[in-house]
Amino acid sequence: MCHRCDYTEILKSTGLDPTKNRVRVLEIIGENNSPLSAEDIFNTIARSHRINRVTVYRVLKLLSEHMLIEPFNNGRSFHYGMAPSKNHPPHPHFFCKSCGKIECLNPESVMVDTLNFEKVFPGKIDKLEIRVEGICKNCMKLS
Amino acid sequence: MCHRCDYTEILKSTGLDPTKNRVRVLEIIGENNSPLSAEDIFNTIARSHRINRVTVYRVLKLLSEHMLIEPFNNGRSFHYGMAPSKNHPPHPHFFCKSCGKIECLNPESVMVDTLNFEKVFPGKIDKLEIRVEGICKNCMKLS
DNA sequence: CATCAGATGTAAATCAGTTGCACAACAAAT
DNA sequence: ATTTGTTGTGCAACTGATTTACATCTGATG
Repeated sequence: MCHRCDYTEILKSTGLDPTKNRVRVLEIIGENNSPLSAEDIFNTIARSHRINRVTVYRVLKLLSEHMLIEPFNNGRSFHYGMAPSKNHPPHPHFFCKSCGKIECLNPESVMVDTLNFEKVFPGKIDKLEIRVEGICKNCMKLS
Repeated sequence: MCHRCDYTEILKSTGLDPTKNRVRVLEIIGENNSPLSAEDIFNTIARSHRINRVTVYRVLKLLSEHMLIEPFNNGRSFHYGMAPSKNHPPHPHFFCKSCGKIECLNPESVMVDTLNFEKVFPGKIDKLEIRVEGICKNCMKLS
């Protein structure tokens, strides 16, 4: 969630045309406090504007490729959150295996020490992700 | 990879009938050094025995439910490895975003400090997973 | 041997996401 | 203002992984 971000500006400075659909998708992701699915985003936009599902998928792909957003897969579908940046520090996520929801956790909640792992690993490391899995508060109540 | 495991015995002690298909699936997963997809497992079994894909999916579901194996999703498909146990300590995984392969990393390669997070979190925590993403050694060479 | 629950096979369905192609929008060139 | 070209969008059909519904087989037990 971020009220400091100018989404049109972010797109421009990344070299992307700030089309309405792109701005809308990025804004919805940026202003939400947990990662959203393509379906979530489609539904949100479709409430006020005409848009096609495929367009949403295409915009999500484009934004991911330019590392403006970050995909998470809960085993059912992808959810997208803002990629780490000045206004958005990296943080762990909680995955509810019951409802599939993904929640952002505090950056400090889980600390990681990568030791000299990066130096030793023979491939290229892009990202270290910490995922906590379980049953969310809400699903606990329901069961 | 584990030569100390008696897969028939593991199934029995979990209360599951050690059918040929179940033993085969569990054995293939247990003897492999990285998580495998349903397709991988199907192909391996099908080389020597007649089996249906659906059976593989059903066995994987059953074994997962009984926590003998652990599913990982690389964004394309599920891969299954042995669940943590005496012979199989929990460990991080590397996900290659190019070929989709998942590799097991040393348990010590990445250390995690969960602080008092578990105490504070309002839901139920089953598992803390560390995933390293990037491009594997092999895909690095190819590109 | 008969019976019955549980395991397996088969075909069809589902679900998220992708592709191919036609059309629209917008900007630069004529 | 019209033409052209590039890029974005819509629509329909497709794909791949997984699940479902339902029929059939199998193995243990009486």
